[in-house]
Amino acid sequence: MNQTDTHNRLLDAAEHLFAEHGIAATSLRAITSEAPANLASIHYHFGSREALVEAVFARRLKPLNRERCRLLDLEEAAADGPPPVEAIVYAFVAPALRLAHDPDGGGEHFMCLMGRLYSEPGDLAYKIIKQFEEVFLRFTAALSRSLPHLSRADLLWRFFFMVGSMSMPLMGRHIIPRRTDGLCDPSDIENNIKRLVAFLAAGLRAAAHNGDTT
Amino acid sequence: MNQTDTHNRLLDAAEHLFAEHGIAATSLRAITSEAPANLASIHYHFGSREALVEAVFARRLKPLNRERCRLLDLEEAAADGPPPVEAIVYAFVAPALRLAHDPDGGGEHFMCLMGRLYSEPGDLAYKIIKQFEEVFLRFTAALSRSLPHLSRADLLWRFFFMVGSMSMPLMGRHIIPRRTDGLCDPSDIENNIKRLVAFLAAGLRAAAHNGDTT
DNA sequence: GGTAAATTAAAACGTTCGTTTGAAACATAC
DNA sequence: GTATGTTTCAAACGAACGTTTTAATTTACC
Repeated sequence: MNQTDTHNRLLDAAEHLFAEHGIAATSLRAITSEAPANLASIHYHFGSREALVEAVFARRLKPLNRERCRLLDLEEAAADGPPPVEAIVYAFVAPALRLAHDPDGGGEHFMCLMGRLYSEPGDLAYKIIKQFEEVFLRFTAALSRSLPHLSRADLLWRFFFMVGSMSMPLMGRHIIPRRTDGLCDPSDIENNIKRLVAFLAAGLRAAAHNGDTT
Repeated sequence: MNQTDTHNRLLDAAEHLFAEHGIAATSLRAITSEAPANLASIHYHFGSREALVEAVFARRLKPLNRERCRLLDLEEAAADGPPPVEAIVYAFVAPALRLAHDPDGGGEHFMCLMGRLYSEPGDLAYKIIKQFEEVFLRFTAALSRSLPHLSRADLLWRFFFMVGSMSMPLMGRHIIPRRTDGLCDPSDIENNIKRLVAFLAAGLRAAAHNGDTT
């Protein structure tokens, strides 16, 4: 086994166990048992438990967000005016859902872990979420150009609604299929992408709530 | 201090700390320090740590879901045909967002904790989520009547998208306001309800994805 | 093949965890 | 006031935690 072998086995095991049981509930001993590796190897390769957690996220987030930006680049280069909302939504959700079940990308468990992120202790979550800075700025700007009638607060909230909707097919390989007798299948990636695009594009385009819709 | 006093102080402290740091990351000693109460009082009043966790959820979920069903009852009694999608969405999200910041209801921290629930270890999450059985059945049925053109899978996914969107203004008193320089304010309840209703009603009503919207 | 560096291994560190115990303090009824 | 049942308290249990240390082993290079 070469140098990076144990390194990656630790990342894989940590990713899997974090997604399955949560970050806080996963011990270093559980990780080194699954890897398998020696208990001290985590501190040798990463320095601390916290550094391992950050490494697990960093490994996947950079390619994911690069792909999102690449798709958005394509759309913005193709059209004259701003790209249609559907294309923006697609560029945002498709890379995430594909990574979630791409065995080569290895992200089977990662996106489930991402779904958990927003609920982990504040410091970690905020540190990780900072890695979305560029994606956040680019996609809110693109949406703003395509939906100029929305106020800034409305636009930002709708962006977060999009994140929340997207997280559902990412999280629940346990919960959602069980609640629906398997009718909702998170691994049905391409159909779920289309479902999200149809749903979110319509929601994003909706008239602002000032029209008193209650 | 009478019998139920320590009992409720423990629930309040646990609710607060679970929401702030996550369930797994909160120790009984942290709870009894904040309550304040003796360490052993948790086992005296609840029997175990796990039973305390369930009690924290049970205390809030029953009134919340009863209110949701009450609002849905009103809508279904008022109209001739199925109620409009906006009314169904409103009955679902308004009680949750209101509870989230109602100091009397005490649920200030609870809904933030609910946002975390989907990402807690599988067994607990599934046990708690079972308490939504009635709400799940009633609201999916109501949506199905108002949106008869949707396939069952599409309808269920859109229901989950709604849950995901709703969880965003519930979670992040830390994350979302910081990312938006305070422009998005989770405590701006009534406006956020209107934002959710406008966004979700349009998304739910969208044409099914079979129309190839990519 | 021998030397130095990189990696793995085993054992132990002090801390904190959930839980249990048994006695003290309190309330309530006779 | 004494007895009874309920609630609180301080202390301790073994187990598991993250981390560190020290030695053994493997790898890379001359």
